Amino acid sequence: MAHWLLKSEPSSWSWQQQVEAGAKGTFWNGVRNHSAKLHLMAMKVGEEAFFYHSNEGKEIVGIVTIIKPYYPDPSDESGKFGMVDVRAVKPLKHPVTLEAIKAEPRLKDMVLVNNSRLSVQPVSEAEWTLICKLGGV
DNA sequence: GCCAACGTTGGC
DNA sequence: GCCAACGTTGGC
Repeated sequence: MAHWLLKSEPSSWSWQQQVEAGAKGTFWNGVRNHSAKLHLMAMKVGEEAFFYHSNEGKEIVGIVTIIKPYYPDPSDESGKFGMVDVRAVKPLKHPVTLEAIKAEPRLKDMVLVNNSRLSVQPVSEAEWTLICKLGGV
């Protein structure tokens, strides 16, 4: 099963808000980048993703799961982009910071490190397992 | 607040 | 179809 990383600025959408959305979950919209779109399209219901806070915190704070596969984003006038629905699964006991990821040689190939601007990223099995471990999950 | 990196736009 | 100019993102 594939794993992912979703980035959000806490000022626009935070982990706290994701948790408050509860079991119903929320849509993950606003993606306007083709690479990110391709990743969104590849997501399947039940797959899990890290929730990363950019700018403020710069750390992985929780895990979400996909509850609805890719569908068109009504807020996108061009009709080119879509979104998925996600729901909070659990927080990381210890948020894993960008600093910690950079300091870990086994995570040096993470997309987060090499292409930090991409808002939806794939995470390898090894990376997923290691970050869960670092996060105390 | 700055600026590098990246993606997109638009003139040719 | 190329590429310069511009806008946005996000780490610092």
